[in-house]
Amino acid sequence: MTDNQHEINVEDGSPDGAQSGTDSLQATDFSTFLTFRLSRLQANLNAQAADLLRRHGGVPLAHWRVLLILFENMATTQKEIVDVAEFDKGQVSRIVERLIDGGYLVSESYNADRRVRKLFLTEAAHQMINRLIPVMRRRHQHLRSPFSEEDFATLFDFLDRLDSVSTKIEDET
Amino acid sequence: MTDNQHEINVEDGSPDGAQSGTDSLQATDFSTFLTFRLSRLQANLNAQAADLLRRHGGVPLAHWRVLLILFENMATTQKEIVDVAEFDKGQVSRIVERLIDGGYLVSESYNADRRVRKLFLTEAAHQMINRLIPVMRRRHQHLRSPFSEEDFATLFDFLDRLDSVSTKIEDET
DNA sequence: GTAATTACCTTGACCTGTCAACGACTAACA
DNA sequence: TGTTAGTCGTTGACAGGTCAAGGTAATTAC
Repeated sequence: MTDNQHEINVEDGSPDGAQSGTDSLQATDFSTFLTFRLSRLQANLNAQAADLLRRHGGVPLAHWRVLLILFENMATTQKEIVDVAEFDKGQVSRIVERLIDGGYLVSESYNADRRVRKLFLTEAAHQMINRLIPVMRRRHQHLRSPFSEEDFATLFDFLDRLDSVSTKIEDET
Repeated sequence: MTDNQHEINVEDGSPDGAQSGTDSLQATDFSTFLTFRLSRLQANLNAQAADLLRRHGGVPLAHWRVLLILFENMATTQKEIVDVAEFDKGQVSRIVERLIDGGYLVSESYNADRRVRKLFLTEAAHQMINRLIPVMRRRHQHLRSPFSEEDFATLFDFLDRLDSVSTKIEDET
């Protein structure tokens, strides 16, 4: 290619904006970049979920995830939420604050360790969650509809493998 | 701080007696939630890439992606970047601005359509990209190391399937 | 010609995610 | 006690992503 791209004065000449066909890396269709694909997919899935939650009178996606964790009894304190979901503790702190303001959570000081606040869902939260669970379950079924049982298991196996190589790289050069 | 409000004083020992997990989503190991897994994976991969770029004197990840698209001649204008990568046009506008400020891009008005700015990488950008490409290529090989050729193809097939169900859901109800 | 519409890009507002510093508290130990 | 270290949570600062309105240029319709 060597076409040094410092030319000024673009003349056009290529009719209809036809991409000046360079031979650069045709091999690199953008869709072949794994991390790009994952990034785009995740953005779309986030938008899909946030849209569903909004249309059904729910809360923002990150709040929903925190509520679900509490609902499933996977955590009862902020630290446990951070541990189980690997969320940022600062983010969790602010989300919990807003959920309390919104009437979805109450916190109680914990006698055994006064640094800790035990978190409890309110009745309003239970109602909202029970209302949304069928919606989200339908979505989940929609997401897995293109997969057979076996494929779906394979997908999670692949995710496990990707997790194993997604940590910081010690590259030292 | 005036923070104490409802002091209820939990006695330790699971106080709840509530949370009757009726309707729960199931045996909920969090790791079985597809969208959660993807979200976490993507966050880790982002951090991994951003860390590599930082350590090797590069630019932020989103900037890197824009530069790569231009480097690969997959786009020559902002609109083409938006189309090919499905980035937000506002985000691209600001990234391009900063890349120009940083000396990595120059833009030229386009004679045939003065709304359009053709974008060109500077020599500094070429140097930076050529320096980082081996690093990023090693990373990519690292990421695919847990996969055979066939597995990797299957993974992309799965990603295609997920793309097909990741659009907005028309759910009425 | 002028007006309406469309296209490319910019800008502002807002939300989320990430990082680091900090305060409050507990624990360990002299 | 007093010191030190570790843990839970809060806060500030800031980059990144998303959404919508606006500005200017080009296109189409009178």
